[in-house]
Amino acid sequence: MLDVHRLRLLRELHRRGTLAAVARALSYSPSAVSQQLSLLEHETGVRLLERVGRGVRLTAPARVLVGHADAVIERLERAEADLAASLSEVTGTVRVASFQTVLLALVPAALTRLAAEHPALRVEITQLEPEEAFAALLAHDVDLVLGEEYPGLPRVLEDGVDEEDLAHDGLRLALPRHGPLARLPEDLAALAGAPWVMDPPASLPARWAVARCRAAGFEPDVRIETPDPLLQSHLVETGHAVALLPDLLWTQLHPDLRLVALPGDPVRRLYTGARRGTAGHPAVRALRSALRDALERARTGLSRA
Amino acid sequence: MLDVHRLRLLRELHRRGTLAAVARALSYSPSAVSQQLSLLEHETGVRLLERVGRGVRLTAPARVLVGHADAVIERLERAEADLAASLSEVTGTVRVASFQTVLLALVPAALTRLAAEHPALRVEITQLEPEEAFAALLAHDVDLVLGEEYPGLPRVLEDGVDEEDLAHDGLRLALPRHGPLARLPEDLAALAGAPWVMDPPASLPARWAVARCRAAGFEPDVRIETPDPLLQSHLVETGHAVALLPDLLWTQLHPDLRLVALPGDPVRRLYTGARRGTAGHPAVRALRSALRDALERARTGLSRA
DNA sequence: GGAGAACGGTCAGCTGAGCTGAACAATCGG
DNA sequence: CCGATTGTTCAGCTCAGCTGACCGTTCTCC
Repeated sequence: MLDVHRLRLLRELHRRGTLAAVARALSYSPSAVSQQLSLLEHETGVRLLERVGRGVRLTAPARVLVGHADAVIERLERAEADLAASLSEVTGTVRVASFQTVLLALVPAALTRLAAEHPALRVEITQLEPEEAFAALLAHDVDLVLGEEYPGLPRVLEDGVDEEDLAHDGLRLALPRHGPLARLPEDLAALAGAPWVMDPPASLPARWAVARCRAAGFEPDVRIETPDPLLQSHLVETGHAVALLPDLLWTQLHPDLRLVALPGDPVRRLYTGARRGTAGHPAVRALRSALRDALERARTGLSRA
Repeated sequence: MLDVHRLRLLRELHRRGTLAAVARALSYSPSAVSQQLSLLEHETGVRLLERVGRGVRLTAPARVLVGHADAVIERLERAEADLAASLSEVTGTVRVASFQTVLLALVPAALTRLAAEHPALRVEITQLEPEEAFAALLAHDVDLVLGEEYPGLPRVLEDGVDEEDLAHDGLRLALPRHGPLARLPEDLAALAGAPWVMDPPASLPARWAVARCRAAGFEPDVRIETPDPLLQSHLVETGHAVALLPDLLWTQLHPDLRLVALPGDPVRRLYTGARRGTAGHPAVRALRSALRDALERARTGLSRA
C-alpha cells in the first residue's frame, strides 16, 4: 500500500516546484522531504524525480501518481467533512482568503454572525488577491477563497475547486460633488481628460476599467494607482479623481459623491471557492451561509440609506 | 488529514466483525488495533465503536467512513497498478484463489506460460470455493479469484470487484461404459433410480445438478458426496455412479465413459474477479491473459483428442 | 448456575520510522 | 568568480506505535 504522506509530498512538489519550497510550506527540513521521496522511489521501483539544473523535475509516472494523490486526498477531505457533519457542533479552524472590498463590506458582519451561531469555530482571515488565492487554496494554506470576475475577463477554471456564486455587484462611475471636478458631465466618454484613480494595472478591476474606457474611446489618464478602495473613494470625494467603483463599497461607506450608472449596468460576479473535498464541511457551509446572510443585510441596509 | 492506516483498520473491522479477527488477519496484536481505533476516534472527535455484548459494533458515522476508506484504498491500488504498468518487467507476487476444476484444467498451463513470459512474477495459488473466495479477495488475502456461475443460480454481485468472463463450459451427463450401469439409457429423465455422485449439497454445482434432476421429474439418489471432480469421474468410469460434469475436465482426463448432451446444452460461466483497483495491474492482466491462453490451448487440444 | 473461553481496554516498556542539523556537491546569477 | 540556492547523504535523537501482561465483561456449554 502506497504511503499517503509520501504521495502528499510528491503532490506538493508538483505544485510548488522545488523540494525546498515543499519543506518550507509543510514545516519540514529539506532533508526530510528528500528522504521521504527517495523512499517512495525505492518502494515503488519507479524513477519519480530527475535532476535538472539545481532543481528536480517530476517524471511522467510521477505526474500520473500526482493525479492519484489528488484523488486520494480529496476523498480523505470528504471523509473528514462527513465526520464533522455528523457532529452537532461546528468546530475547528477555517482559513479564509479574501480581497479588500469583500473583506471590508461583508466579512465583519459574517464574523459576528458566526461567533454567535458557532462559538467553537475559529476563523482566520488573510487578505489575498484572487490570483494568489487559488494557489493558496489548493496548497491547503486556506480553506475558502473569495473571488471576483469582471465582465469580459473570464478566469481560467482551476480543477479541484468547488465554486459557488455569492453576488452580482453593480459597477458604477464615481464623480466628485465638490471641487474643480464637480461639474464634470455624468458620461464616461466625456472623462477622457479627467484624472483617474485605479487599482494596479495588472489587477482585474484595473484591466476591466481600462478596457471600459478604451471602449468609450479614450485611454484613461491614471494619476493615482492604489489597491485600496477606501482611498479611491476618498480621492473622489475630495475632488481629486474619478473612478469606477463597486456598489458593495457603499454598504459601509457613505461618502459625499455622485454615482452614475454605466450603459448596460455592468456587474462584477463575486464567488466563493473551496476545495472539492471540503465543500461539504460544516465549517465551510457555515461560512458561506454567513457571507450570504451578511450580503443580504448589507443590501437591505443599502436600500434604506 | 485522516490516517489511512487507521481507516484501513476500521474497514477491516467492518468486514471481519471483531478486533481480534482484524488483528489475526493483519498480524497485529489486538491491543494495537484497539489503540489505533481509539486514536482515530479521538482525533476525529466522533464515536466510531460501541460495545455490544463482548464485541463492538460500528456506529453510523463509522460506516460512512468505511465507504470513504474503500474508495481511498481502491484509488491507492490503482495508483500502484499504474506504477507497475510503467515498469518494463512484470514483477511482484500475485495470489490466486481457484476452485478445483479450473485449478486442474487451466492453472498448470497458465503457470508454465507465465514462468516463461514473466520470470520475475511470483504466483501463489490457493484452492478456495467461490463463496469464500470473494471475501478473501476483498480482504486482500488474494488478488484474483476464479469463479463459476450455473444456469438459474445467479450470484449476488459483490461491490468493488472487477469481473471478467473467462469461458462458457459445457455441462454434460457422464454415464459408465462398463459394469452394471453400462446399459442405462442416455436420457436424464430415465436416471431416477441410478446412483449419483455429486458435490456437497450446499455447493453451486450440486445445487444446479439437483435442480436439473428435479426439473426432469425426480429426486436424485445421491450415494456419494465429494467435492473432487477427479473422484467423480473415476466413479463413473468404474461403473459405480452417474454424474453431471463440466467439459473442462476432459482436457486433462480421458476416462472411458459416455458423455451425453443435455437438452438446451447448458453451460456454466467461468469468470475471473479482481479488486477494482488492481484490475489494471500488469500482474493481474498477465494472469488473466495466461488463463485465456491456457483455455485456448486446452480447447484445441480437446477438439483434437 | 458456575467454569472457561473469547472479546476489548489499559498500561508499561521497547524499537524503528522519520525527523533535524551538519557537511557537501552542483548550479545559477550578478 | 563568489555567494546564494538547491538537493543529497549521514549520524544521531525522539516519539509513534507495537508487544505482552493484566483485568473486567459477556457468552456458552456442561
